Amino acid sequence: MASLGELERAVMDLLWAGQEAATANTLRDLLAQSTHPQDGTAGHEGKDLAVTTVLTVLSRLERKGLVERERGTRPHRYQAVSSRADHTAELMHEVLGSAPDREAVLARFIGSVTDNEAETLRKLLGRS
Amino acid sequence: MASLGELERAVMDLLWAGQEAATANTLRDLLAQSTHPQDGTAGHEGKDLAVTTVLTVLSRLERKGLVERERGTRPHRYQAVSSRADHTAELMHEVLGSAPDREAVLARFIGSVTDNEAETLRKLLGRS
DNA sequence: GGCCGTGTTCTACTTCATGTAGAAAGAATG
DNA sequence: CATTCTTTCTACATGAAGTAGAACACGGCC
Repeated sequence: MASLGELERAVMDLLWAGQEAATANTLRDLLAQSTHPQDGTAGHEGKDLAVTTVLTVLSRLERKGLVERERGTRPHRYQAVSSRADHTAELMHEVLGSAPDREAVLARFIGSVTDNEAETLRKLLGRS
Repeated sequence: MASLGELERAVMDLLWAGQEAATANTLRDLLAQSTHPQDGTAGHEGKDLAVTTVLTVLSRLERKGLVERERGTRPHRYQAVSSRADHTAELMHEVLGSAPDREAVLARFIGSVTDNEAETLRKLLGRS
């Protein structure tokens, strides 16, 4: 299980960005602004969604196990189950595992990694 | 762009497995048998599809750039554009690139790699 | 306690990808 | 040229994702 829709992705990005758990309303507002705030004045792009829409998406993300919510508080507060890095790494493992010839895949993978990343990897792998 | 449907996936698996380019008919037959031939007698599972179905799927895979066909020969012959390993590695890069904090992702990724794979990676990375 | 505003769940509609295939159009061959 | 094998067009079903209104729930206020 993996793929996210565009909106689902946007929501996850917000949840991953902020450290606090957020309410549907907060997220709706953030989505309204956003669009990579690199465009100063014109052409803003922020989705102006109904709260119910955000709630629906959050439910779906919860069902997918990416999000959890505190049901106790009145406006429920939502947060990502795992960090973006964790989630992404997991996805990479999933992809890697989808092929029978893992070694071969790793070879190709390493083959097209930037120098910096290669360096990072060496450090992470440490000595044998 | 990434995800494949179940049938699309099955077709790609066949194309990746066989080295020769295959025709739609061949693929249809292979799909009819398949189902990981580990079940001897009963409960075979092979999809019994119409050739047009296979052709449709092949077209879609072609559109996605995963498959190419020789249009010259009469029964067109289809083959994967890149090897499964290449394709999978590419996917991994896509996933990796989908996060802003690549280093962090790599850290988590390495963190949950099997010993064998770690060893493989060390070899692949060699010394600086 | 009844009403109201705020929040949540249900239900529903739209669009798009994918699985699936018949009908129709193209080519090779006796 | 009629038959047969291929390919392309067209089409429908299902399920995911975007989107949101209607209906229901609940904590305060009069």
